[in-house]
Amino acid sequence: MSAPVPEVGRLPAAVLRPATANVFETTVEQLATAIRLGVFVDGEQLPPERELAERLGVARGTLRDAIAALRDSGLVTTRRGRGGGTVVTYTSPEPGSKPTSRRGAALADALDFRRVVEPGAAWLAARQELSADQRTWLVASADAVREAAQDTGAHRIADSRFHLAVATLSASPMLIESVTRAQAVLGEMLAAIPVLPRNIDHSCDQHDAVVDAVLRGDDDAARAAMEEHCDATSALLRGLIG
Amino acid sequence: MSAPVPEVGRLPAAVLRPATANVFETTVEQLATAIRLGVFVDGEQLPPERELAERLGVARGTLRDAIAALRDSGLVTTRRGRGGGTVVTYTSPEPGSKPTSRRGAALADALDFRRVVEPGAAWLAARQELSADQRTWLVASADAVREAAQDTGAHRIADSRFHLAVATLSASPMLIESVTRAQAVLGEMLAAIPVLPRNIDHSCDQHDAVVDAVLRGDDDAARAAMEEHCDATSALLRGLIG
DNA sequence: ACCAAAAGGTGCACGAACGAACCATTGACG
DNA sequence: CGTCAATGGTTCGTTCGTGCACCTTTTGGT
Repeated sequence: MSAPVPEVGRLPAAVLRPATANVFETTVEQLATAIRLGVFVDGEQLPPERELAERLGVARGTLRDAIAALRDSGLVTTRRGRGGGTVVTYTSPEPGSKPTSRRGAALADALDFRRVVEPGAAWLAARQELSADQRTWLVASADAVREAAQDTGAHRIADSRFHLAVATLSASPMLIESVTRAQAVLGEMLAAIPVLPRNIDHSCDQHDAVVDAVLRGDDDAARAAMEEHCDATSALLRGLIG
Repeated sequence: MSAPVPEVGRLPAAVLRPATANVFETTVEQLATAIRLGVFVDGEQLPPERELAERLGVARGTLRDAIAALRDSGLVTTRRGRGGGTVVTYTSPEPGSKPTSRRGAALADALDFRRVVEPGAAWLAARQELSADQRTWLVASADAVREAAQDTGAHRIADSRFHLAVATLSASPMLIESVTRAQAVLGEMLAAIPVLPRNIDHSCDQHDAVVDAVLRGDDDAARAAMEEHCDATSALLRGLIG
């Protein structure tokens, strides 16, 4: 291999990734993301501590610390005793009301990443044999976004739930994780900057196009529809990143 | 939201992911992956411990433990003193000589995931303003694969280096990580099952098509070429997963 | 009203991971 | 040959994370 000198350090620099969070921080982030994306909605109860700790693969003490942090952030409340547990109290903030700590480069990267993994998930979802229940769920998820059009916060939650639903139907754990990550950053961006209301009607049509293609099993159409949808959001947000 | 009952547990089950590795294990895996994929090739020296620990975001003690594990696996040797360090001794194993511990479902998922993220990375790479050095590097990476055609082990390394090069040129950390993960699993699969030699000539042409499209800045062509390439490998491997 | 079960709350011992300091080896250079 | 710097090797005290056992609170059911 007669590669020029600059190549020597390229792959290591690109591939080696620093760990940036410990177990506690990772647990907080995973739960906070799940709550902010509507995996658990306002008023909904998280699984019991023992179950949740096992599911997340962490010690119960660590999970308790994480839940305490969520409590401090106002995302949940807890009550002890039978019938008690951890209940979500989070509602999506008004756009523009929460600054994000992420840098512009990371935001742009997440938009690029999203542009790849969300259409990919839609493409794969369209190739799955979907049950009647799954089909019903997908349609209901899209309907829920439309129904929440008048309430900015609820709309945000319903929107991310819709995207997660598409990803879930891909039945690919790796893609679900990727879409979740992309949605988490998107949620941060949208909370940090105002959303133009006129985009909402158009995005419901784009959702419907995705749903239609997935239900028809047309993978290329599903991907194209989701690409169009991501591009529309992306164009809106890139102008604001700088 | 009038969703049916099954929907209540769908998102949490899909989105909540258990932690499966501790810091030591993660470090071992990251280094082993980098070595197995050719980020550091046989005879090449890893960065000094102190630097590597900082780059990976772990304590030096943990890194030393990880390097000891790599030593035990025969991937590296170490020498103390000035001019010393950790040197890679890994060469790609003969196909079919190393069983994989991953399950069929995880393998299939990785193939699906790869089918999404590698074309996506090629698409994004084609949209980048590439320097002359980067272009030279990309071409050299593809050439290296062709030159290694007679040596199965070296070919495997050159092939994964080519794919990582494409991902690196996407300039998207999130996509680079995703492609790395996909390549890691692919490498395991290929090490576990024999490769039919007749596929090699064809894949170099597919590489060239990717390179050509990326250099021309044709994002759709880059993506299509990489899709075709991934599909060819995938078809070969899926028949063997079961 | 009482009991049992669900669920959060607490404490403890141990191992993992951390950061810092120091030691030993090795080789380049004057 | 001696010195110094690079690099791996070792030790130590602290914090984090773990698994386990036990306690307290609360409520549903009898």
